[in-house]
This record gives sequence, C-alpha cells and structure tokens, in this order.
Amino acid sequence: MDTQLDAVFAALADPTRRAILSLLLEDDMAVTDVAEPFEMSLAAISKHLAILAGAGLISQEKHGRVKWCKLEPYALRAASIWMQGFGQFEPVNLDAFERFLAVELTDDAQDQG
Amino acid sequence: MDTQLDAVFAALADPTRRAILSLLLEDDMAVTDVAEPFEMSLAAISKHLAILAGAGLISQEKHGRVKWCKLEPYALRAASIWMQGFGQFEPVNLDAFERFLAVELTDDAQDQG
DNA sequence: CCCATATTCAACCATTCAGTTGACCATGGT
DNA sequence: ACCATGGTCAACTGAATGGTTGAATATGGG
Repeated sequence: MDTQLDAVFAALADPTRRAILSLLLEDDMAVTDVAEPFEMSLAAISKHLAILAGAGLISQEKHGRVKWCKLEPYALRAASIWMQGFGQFEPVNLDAFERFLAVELTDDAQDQG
Repeated sequence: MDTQLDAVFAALADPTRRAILSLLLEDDMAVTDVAEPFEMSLAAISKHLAILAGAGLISQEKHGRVKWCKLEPYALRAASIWMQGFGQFEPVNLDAFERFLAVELTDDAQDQG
C-alpha cells in the first residue's frame, strides 16, 4: 500500500546504506568518494546510491562527469512520524537526545568558529 | 555491523508487518486473530510474527494453545534515535552521536532488566 | 478417547537482493 | 585526437524473502 514507507525502511535496513547516509551527513560527496571507505566495488555502491535516491533519501546531481550526492533528511520524516505513533516510550530518551543535540550543536558552532 | 537496526528496519519495510504492528497497538492478540484481516495464509502471518519477534518489536507468550502477541514499542527506540540524527538539519558530530546511542542502549537494557 | 482448534514445520516456488566482473558511455585534460 | 577518470549497464551468482500447501504438534473440550 504505502510504497514510500516501504522504500525508506528497506533502504535503511542495509548497514552499508546507513553508513553512506552517515557519510553524507557531514558533506555532499561524489559517488567515487562515497565508495572509497567501503570494501566493495564501485558498482555496488552505485546501486546502493540508486536505492537511496529511489527512496528519496538522497538526491544526485551531475556536474561535469562527477555526480554529487546530497542527503535529503526530510525524506525520513514520514517514517519518523509513523514510528512516533508507536512511541509510548518515556520522553526521557528524547529529552536526553535533545540535550545531546544542544551540546553537539553548541560544540559544533564553536569548532567551526 | 549493527544487526539490531538491520532487523528492525527490515521488519518495518514490509507493509503487512507494519499493519500487524498497528493492529497490536490497539490490543494484544492471538496469532489467529492477527491473521484474520489479511488475505494470506495463517502460516505466512506466523512467519511475519516470527520476524517481528526476532526484531524485538513484539513478544509472544503461549497460554494454553493460544499464543498471545504483544507490541514492544521500546524496540523502536534505537531506530527512532538513529533517524533523529538525520532529522536535524545542522551538522552533527557522528562520533559523539554513536557514543550517545551506545549509552542510551545500555541504559535501555538496564531499564528493561 | 476423539475431535476440533491453534500454531508451527517442512518443502517448495518465484522473486528480489547484494554482490561480482567486464564492457560500455561521457566528460575533461593535455 | 587520445587517454584517463567517473559512473553506469548487463549478465551472472548465491542467498534471502514472501508466499503457498500439506503434514505435524500441542492443547483443550465433550
């Protein structure tokens, strides 16, 4: 029924793809650079990127012969909201997470000057 | 690497399994009752339930000849927290995030006994 | 005991998936 | 024009998935 949630959750179910998303969290990257840390062929990474793009989790734009990959975190929103429907977990965790984030962002701002 | 996230996201990638979780959100149910709304065999639903249980998303307890299925929404927590890391549009220190996650999950294990 | 109910098991099937390899296209530099 | 670089395509493999069916294993009730 809901193909979008299917695609997003399936994309997230693979550890290589989650690692790719983590990489892209730091910066936009070319396909070759995304592939570099992984011990698998470029073609395999290319396929993973296609799956991520299919789920809307990244966008890809070709400039010259280089294809840039960009994280699209908003694509996680529907899945996140779906999961919140089950989130009767204590607000403790999210509070802790928000505190973590607050510290992180402050540190980051300081780091980056 | 992280088999737990793999299992949870893979479990959520199937619409039948998500529908089962939604059913169980309302009430604990026997396997046969879970299967009733679906146009597929009981054995198929039994397999889906096994996958959900394997991911920790439900627990199953046999009383007499009836096996009761109970939602375990806490199992969504790690996945939810992981996703929140991408929901923030500011760059985040991933190493710190991983450490945060590790502590969170350890706390969780202790909480749940 | 006998039968119905609840659930799983086992074997099978078709499809998808994750990976490989080698050939192929496109582009940019010299 | 040539060649290296960036990336995808095509064909193949082995393993996993999602489903089926029919037999098997409890368990409970009359």
